[in-house]
Amino acid sequence: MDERIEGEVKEKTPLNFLERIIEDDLANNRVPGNTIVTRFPPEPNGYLHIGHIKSICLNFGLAQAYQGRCHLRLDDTNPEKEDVEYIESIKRDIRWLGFDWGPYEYHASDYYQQLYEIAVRLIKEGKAFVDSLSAEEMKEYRGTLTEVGKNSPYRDRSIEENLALFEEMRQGRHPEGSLVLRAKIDMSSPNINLRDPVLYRIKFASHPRTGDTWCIYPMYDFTHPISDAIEGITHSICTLEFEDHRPAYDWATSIDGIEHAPHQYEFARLNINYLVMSKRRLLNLVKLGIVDGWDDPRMPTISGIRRRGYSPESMKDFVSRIGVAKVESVVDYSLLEFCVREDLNKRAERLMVVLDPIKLVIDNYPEDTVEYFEAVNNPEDPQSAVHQIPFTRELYIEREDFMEIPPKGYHRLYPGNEIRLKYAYYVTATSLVKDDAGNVVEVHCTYDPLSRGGSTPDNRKVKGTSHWVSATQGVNIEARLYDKLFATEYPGESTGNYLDDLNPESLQVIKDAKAEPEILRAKVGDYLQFIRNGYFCVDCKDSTTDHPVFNRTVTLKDSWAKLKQKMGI
RNA sequence: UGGGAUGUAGUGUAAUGGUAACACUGCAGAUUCUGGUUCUGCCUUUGGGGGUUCGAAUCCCUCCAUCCCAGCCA
Repeated sequence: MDERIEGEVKEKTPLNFLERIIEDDLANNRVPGNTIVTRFPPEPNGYLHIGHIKSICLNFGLAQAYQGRCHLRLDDTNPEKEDVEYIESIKRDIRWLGFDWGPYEYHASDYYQQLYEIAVRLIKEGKAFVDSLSAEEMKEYRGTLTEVGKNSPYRDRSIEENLALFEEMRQGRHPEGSLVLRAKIDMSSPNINLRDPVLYRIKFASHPRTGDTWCIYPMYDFTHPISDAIEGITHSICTLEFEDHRPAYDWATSIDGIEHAPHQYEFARLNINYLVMSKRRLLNLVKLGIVDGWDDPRMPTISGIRRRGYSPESMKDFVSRIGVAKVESVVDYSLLEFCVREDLNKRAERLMVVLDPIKLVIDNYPEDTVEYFEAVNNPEDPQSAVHQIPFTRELYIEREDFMEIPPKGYHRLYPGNEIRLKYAYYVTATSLVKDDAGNVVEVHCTYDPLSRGGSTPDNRKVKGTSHWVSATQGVNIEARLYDKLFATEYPGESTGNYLDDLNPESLQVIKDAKAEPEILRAKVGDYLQFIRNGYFCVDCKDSTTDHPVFNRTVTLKDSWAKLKQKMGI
């Protein structure tokens, strides 16, 4: 990588600690073939969520940045929890983010035979033994955080006996839980992961890929490092909770016969305020039917946010902004919103839609006329196309855009006030119609024919502009509006419940949460809709594209809401 | 109370012995055919205490705080 050394084009973007390690390894010729090899190793026991995006971007991104490669490895060593549905969803989600593992798709289960042979070798070398202790007994023998453990009484079985028993385990001649294969390391180690860790356990579950070929399955601490070694991984990047496992990792990669010894590095996983981000809880939401499925737009899963209409670019931008470090941190939800908003602002096509309609009648506008106005699809995009919007005597405007008695500072429509109907005309409210309960049901106004197109010859200004939809030409749509992603609670509406478990009580909390979608019916003019304080998005599950014209709600910088509070509306 | 890690504005992340900075948030103001967008400005930071040094966020000592580990899960 000489270019990098010579290149004084030195980007100002600072390196994160992993990039520093890699550059240092490269500079000191510690990387075989000078090729960086990383891997993204999800267990196919659920759908990928936002937190995984960080890991994906890190592993694939690092490989990309240093012209190396990144393997996709499905860490499928626990058939009881894993499923092909998850495997497929994982691949789809990674591709959606724009990453490609090329031919490097692996499964930990590909290595079952090799792993088995290594285990047999360990037994022959006296470095592993078959233990007959029950799970409970093993726990007792393991000791505690502060007390050392003691050797299993079966630790000194002869090599022949171990070999025979392990073979019998493999043949399925022993019930689950009766025997395990353990490494002989050190029961007095202060690191519990080194107290003779279990290497193999018996499970008669059918594996998604290997079916019933095996009834003994290798454990993570044995499988992962060896899989990394087999694949020639140079930098094995995982989350902080595996720090304590690094000695076990190094133990496994130093087994005789394993030539390549990769290194494990840990970084802090992504946490976002208020977001539910554990697979267990997400699975619970799905199982209990609280959401439609893993791709429900309220889910913080990759498939969920895709259905919401978030773009992969915005997610990658988000990840690049949060950085990488070893400090356990909690990122503000507002940063996620910022990234999505910024991205959608550039790409989302605007359409006018009235969510909470109130009728506006233009008394001096001809009854049967339909006039068309041209609107830009996306004002932020110079190349944006336009579309035509029908304008008629009777319209709908947003209920919040009219007030009979306006507070100070309100500059939308109120009796006597003139505002602009976006793209169309200036109108002045003249009178209103109320129902028996005193609610305003209709607002009457007059328009200024000279203001056609949204401006007047005398150049007079209006302070307010409102979106609208033709009451007679508009289209009715039904959409589900979503606010934030599924969360335990939101700022300012603390429930004090962090959803430790999805018990009936916390279910109530979920239902109270803002994330619950509301069904709405809106009058829409000629496919349109509009965005006031950000983006309004509807579920785009049935849409033909990932980025439907308007897709759900990212919520927004709601300064109008704050102003309303100040004005006391 | 064993071991492993981590402490920089409200939140993240830089600065790797040489003027503490960037983004988000928040607060002001300007612009605006939507109170959005855009633009401008402002606020607030090295966990505490010692030490080394001309000079410490950075090195040393110590204290404190937080997180992880006792699955036949990953």
